[in-house]
Amino acid sequence: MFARVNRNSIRPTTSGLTALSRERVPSSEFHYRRDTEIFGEAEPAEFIYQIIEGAVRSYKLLSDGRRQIGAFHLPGDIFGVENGNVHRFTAEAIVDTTVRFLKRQGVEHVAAGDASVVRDLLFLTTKNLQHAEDHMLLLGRKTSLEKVAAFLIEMDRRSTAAEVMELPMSRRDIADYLGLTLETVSRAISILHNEGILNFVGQTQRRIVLVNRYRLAQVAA
Amino acid sequence: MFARVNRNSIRPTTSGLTALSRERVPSSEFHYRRDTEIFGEAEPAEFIYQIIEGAVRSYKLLSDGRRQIGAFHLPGDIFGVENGNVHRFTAEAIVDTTVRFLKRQGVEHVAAGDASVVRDLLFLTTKNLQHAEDHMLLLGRKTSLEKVAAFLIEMDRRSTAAEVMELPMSRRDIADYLGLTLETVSRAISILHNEGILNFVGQTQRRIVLVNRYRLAQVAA
DNA sequence: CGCGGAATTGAGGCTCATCAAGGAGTGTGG
DNA sequence: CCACACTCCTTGATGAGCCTCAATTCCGCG
Repeated sequence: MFARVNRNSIRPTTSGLTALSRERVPSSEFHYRRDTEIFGEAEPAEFIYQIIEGAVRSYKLLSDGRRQIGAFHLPGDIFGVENGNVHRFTAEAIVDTTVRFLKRQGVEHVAAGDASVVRDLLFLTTKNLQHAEDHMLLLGRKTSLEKVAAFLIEMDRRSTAAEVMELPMSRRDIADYLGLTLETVSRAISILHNEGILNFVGQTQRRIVLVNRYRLAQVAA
Repeated sequence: MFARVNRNSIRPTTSGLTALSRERVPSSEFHYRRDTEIFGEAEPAEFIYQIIEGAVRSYKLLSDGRRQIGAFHLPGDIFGVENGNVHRFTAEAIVDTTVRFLKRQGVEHVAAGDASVVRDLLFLTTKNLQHAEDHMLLLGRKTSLEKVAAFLIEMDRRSTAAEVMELPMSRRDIADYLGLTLETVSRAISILHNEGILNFVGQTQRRIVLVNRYRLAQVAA
């Protein structure tokens, strides 16, 4: 979930933060080291965030530690938008990450102000909802191979570099996004590799080239 | 997803359709027989619906027929609210159902009008998003028994009758909501029954009394 | 009263999780 | 510059949980 507004935007708006930022004090930037928390679930939501550089995961935990990542946020993405006054996810930097953040007032206050702000919030929330709806179908009804294929397609669509796809997140993060274990994710990627659908670039397993997007889409079903 | 606004409402608004209905032509009622489609996925979204009586499922399908139900809608619930101009789910009456529906104009048109309409839409969308986020955690990370327990708790919370809970949907519907098969749902309910956590009322398997809500909540984890 | 869909229950199989070992890349200190 | 440690990923063996297939019972409904 959480929309990426400055690319592939359905709406002709340039940034999605236009009205939001007009409304507020000058935004500040901040840097988070990898694996540090940006905000925690149930914490008061004071800011709205936009990623300048890096990557963020937002997730929920069960009491015994099981984790479900609801979304990955990439450069340009806005996250931390809440309607109530508390965050519904924990957000962590996956790698060293720079974010711009804007102080938000209470929704009641915002709603009383510029109507375009509310429209921006509605737009963002709808994008997030749409992503969550698609992800429910994936989590509830797709096989492990379909899940991994769908994940790669999503990351490919969202990545700026046309050729090589650089995954900032670990296999464990991917697994917790797809409702799998890291071993199953690894096996699925190996299958796609052996099938000639993707290739690794260099020595790392995080730089991937999609050799055959058509067959990948077929696998994703 | 899809909020129930006239009960357990966080917001002091009475109905949630106040501003929306003020804005429009007088609403009409319509009746749907059980198992008939109210609207289909990707169809143009012309109306907003509120259930007077009955129950509705909204779902997505994969090409091979696998189904994921995203939400059940009960009396009072509003559904079919879209930001874009097409529905993202198929909606079907689970039992004979009466709905009130309001013609909606394009969002652009609405947004240009009363700001409170946009605020109502934002509120509804946020409720739906919140439900979807919780449901992702359930689908991705909970066991079958935890899923079924969580489902019963949700239905208990939403049901009007204090004592006996009447489930309008079949085991298959429940299964497709929880990402399971109907047999697994049936087995989980049997376990809860044998554990003395719930009881059946009368001859049917759809009328359930929760005998021990505390232990049920523990099972849901 | 009898038919047909719905639910339960059982047996067996498959997918994915768990447990475990080893390799490859990266960073640190000598 | 190399050895060592640590993390991350892969791969294999095994097993558990859920699915599939099937039979039976139960209920609602004509």
